[in-house]
Amino acid sequence: MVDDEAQISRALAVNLKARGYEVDVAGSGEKALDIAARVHPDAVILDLGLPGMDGTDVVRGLRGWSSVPIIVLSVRDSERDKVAALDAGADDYVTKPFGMDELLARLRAAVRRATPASEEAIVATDHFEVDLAAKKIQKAGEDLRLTPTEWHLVEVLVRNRGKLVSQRQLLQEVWGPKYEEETNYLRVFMAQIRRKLEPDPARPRYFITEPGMGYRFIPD
Amino acid sequence: MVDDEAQISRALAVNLKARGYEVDVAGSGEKALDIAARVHPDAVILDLGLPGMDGTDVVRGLRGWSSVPIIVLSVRDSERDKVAALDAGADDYVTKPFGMDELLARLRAAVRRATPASEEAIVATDHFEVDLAAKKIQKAGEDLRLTPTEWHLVEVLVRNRGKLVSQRQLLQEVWGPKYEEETNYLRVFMAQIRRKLEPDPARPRYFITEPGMGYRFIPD
DNA sequence: GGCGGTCCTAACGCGTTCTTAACGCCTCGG
DNA sequence: CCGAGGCGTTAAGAACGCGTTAGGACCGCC
Repeated sequence: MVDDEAQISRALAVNLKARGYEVDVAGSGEKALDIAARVHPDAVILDLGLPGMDGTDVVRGLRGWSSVPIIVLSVRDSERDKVAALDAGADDYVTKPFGMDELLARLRAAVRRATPASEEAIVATDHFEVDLAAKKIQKAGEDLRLTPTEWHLVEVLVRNRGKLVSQRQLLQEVWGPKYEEETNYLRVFMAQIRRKLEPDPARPRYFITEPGMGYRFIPD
Repeated sequence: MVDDEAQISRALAVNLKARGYEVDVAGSGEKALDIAARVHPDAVILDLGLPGMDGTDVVRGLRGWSSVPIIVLSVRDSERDKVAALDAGADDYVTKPFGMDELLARLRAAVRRATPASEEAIVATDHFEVDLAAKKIQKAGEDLRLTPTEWHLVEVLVRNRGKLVSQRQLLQEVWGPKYEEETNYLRVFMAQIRRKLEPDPARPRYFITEPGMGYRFIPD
């Protein structure tokens, strides 16, 4: 949730939490982009009346790397504003004042839409098994623990199985937009991941390096 | 479009067609379900003020087999109605009267969302297969590795398949604006690419040189 | 306050990739 | 018939990227 007015965000946050949502609140656009890059929210509720950064720029900033549903809140009811926000990439535009039930319904609609019905949650290879939904990995029948960063990296690669994921994208998704140059991190963590998952870490079979480009997860 | 009032539907339909949309108009819910099943629309605009069948039932009827984006129009502004429609599976709810520009923006947002970003991007020839999305090349059933620069060059040519791509453009896209004169690079890398992909590298069949101008990729 | 776990950082050696230059061939125009 | 320019080919050195390792910073927990 992105809002600088403590009152509204407080009320909304309480309401959302009561319904079982986890809520992070950002007080500015910059903060919002920062947090979003770290926690990967399932949806974003964005108040346009922010000081500093323009609301539509926040939308564009998010859309640069994420397709997370964005619901825009605003006191401004003009068509111009609505069209601008929606065309910038927002999913919905709600004018204040609004009813809580309506917002919640629109949130449900947005989240529902964003969740593709058919997503294979379990990916198995001959040597291990990744459960994306449960965030668990099994190897040789045993549960295997990954650190949060390791898991995040594995998750991105497995979600894009078969596809080459660029270094930029990995860094951006796992560490945030400011870390796009830190290819060092990738090397360190890929080594750890391979040590835990690959049958022969020195000669990777599943987590393949494409020199100069990125990494690729290949199931059997 | 589902609407029984000829006036509104007429105005909307004209507007949509003027913007290049193809429009089918259904005057009742039953008709709407019927037409939708036949033509598989890219989006549905549904007026709730229909005689006969209830609007939310139309939504449910569509959702039974389709995930087409549904935008609901209604004169009723109560939260109850909005929540009901959205929870039935509608994607958006617009209260009449509304601005045409807003509706069009919401329509664009809905359609954009429904179109998965990842389109199948595989270009195949008799001798190899280029997957632009996964950044992968298969030749004789085997995965083939290209270096970053090689791949970049192939990518530009394949994206412009059939078309002549000038040396300037290739150099600029792959090496940057400062390298527009370095036609040497092109010769070196085209040779490498041909060695990896062409059935007879000395007599190129897919990556054709247009002397003095540039190169061209020709699929079968 | 100590401890375990996690992440960041820097440095090294190695293999790959890019750059650069040179040479011969072909085509085309004079 | 000759010369020039463009192209393909090759090879070698330079530059870069990768995997690996280890030490130190940071954080939450006991």
